[in-house]
Amino acid sequence: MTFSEQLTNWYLPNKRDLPWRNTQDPYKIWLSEIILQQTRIEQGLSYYYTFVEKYPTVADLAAAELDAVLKDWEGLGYYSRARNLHFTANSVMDSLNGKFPNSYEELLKLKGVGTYTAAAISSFASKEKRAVVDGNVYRVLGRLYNIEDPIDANPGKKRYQEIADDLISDKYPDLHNQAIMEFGATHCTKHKPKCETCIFQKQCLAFQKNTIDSRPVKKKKNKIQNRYLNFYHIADQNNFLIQQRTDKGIWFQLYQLPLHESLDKRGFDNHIPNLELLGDFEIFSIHPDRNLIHLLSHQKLHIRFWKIEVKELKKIEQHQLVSLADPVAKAFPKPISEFLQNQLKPKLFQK
DNA sequence: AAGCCGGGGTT
DNA sequence: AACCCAGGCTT
Repeated sequence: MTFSEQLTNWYLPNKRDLPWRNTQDPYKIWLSEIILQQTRIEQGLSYYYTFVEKYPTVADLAAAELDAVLKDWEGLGYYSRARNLHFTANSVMDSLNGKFPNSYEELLKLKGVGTYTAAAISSFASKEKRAVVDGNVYRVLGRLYNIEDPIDANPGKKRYQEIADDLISDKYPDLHNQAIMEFGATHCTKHKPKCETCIFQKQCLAFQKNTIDSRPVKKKKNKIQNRYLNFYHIADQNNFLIQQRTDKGIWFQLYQLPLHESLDKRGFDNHIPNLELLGDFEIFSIHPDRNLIHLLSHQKLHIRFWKIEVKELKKIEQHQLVSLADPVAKAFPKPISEFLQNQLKPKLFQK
């Protein structure tokens, strides 16, 4: 029995029932794959339901405003995925007559679709023989073959892809791809893999050599940068101010409260808002509200919110007025949306 | 090749 | 605190 046959024999009785496994519509499979990039299935599931419900076809997605798509993506992270999603929906409408591609080569041309996603969609939607290599596959193959090449360097990536290409089934590439990822996600897990009951135990080189916990190999460690952000909640009795982020970097094109970024911890500790930069408001009060630390994969954000009450708010350049009663019309980064949600709650229930 | 891009879960 | 998650893009 081939490896692929063993694998799919394990998969069929052990697979989870996931909604994107019950369709061959390349558009819906594409939605699921973009949502699930670097994202756990449990986290992405509700977003998938939202998107197939609100945008059942690629035409619906293309017709939506980018701001609306970003709003539906709010909280999921890696927001370039949402921008590329919207861009690609429009390019499919304009250049492909609204017919979503299902071949590897055509999919690879789409913005936001790389080798993994093109292999996944083409195998699931049209049974093209293209082997997926994602985090699960790196782990499963890294252990089976006890591979020492790092997965984050080109030689290793090439070798893993070659092995995956060699193992995939001719007749059931779709099942094979689903199976190897499911096996990595639920059986050959990073922590406490179920080696005792593993069907591949006898052929697993890492199990024989006792290197399970150090496979796959990765060389890079990410360092994190400290940043110090002051957000101003500037409000009169009815409205407050927001602005759109236009600088390249984190949270591009999302909305936020007016921001002053301190250069270092000392500047942050000594910072006091200077509203002259924003306009001539009659100020009733300024005081610091809450402090928090928000962790990104590569940055540690030290955040202080300031509450600033003014007599009468005016619209100023590069900013928008938003009703205090309805603060969530735009997409905000997680810490901002959380702060705004808190503002809505009655003070009785605040800590 | 290396760095950038989120938020959340697990150990 | 470190690592990872159905990765891809930019430099």
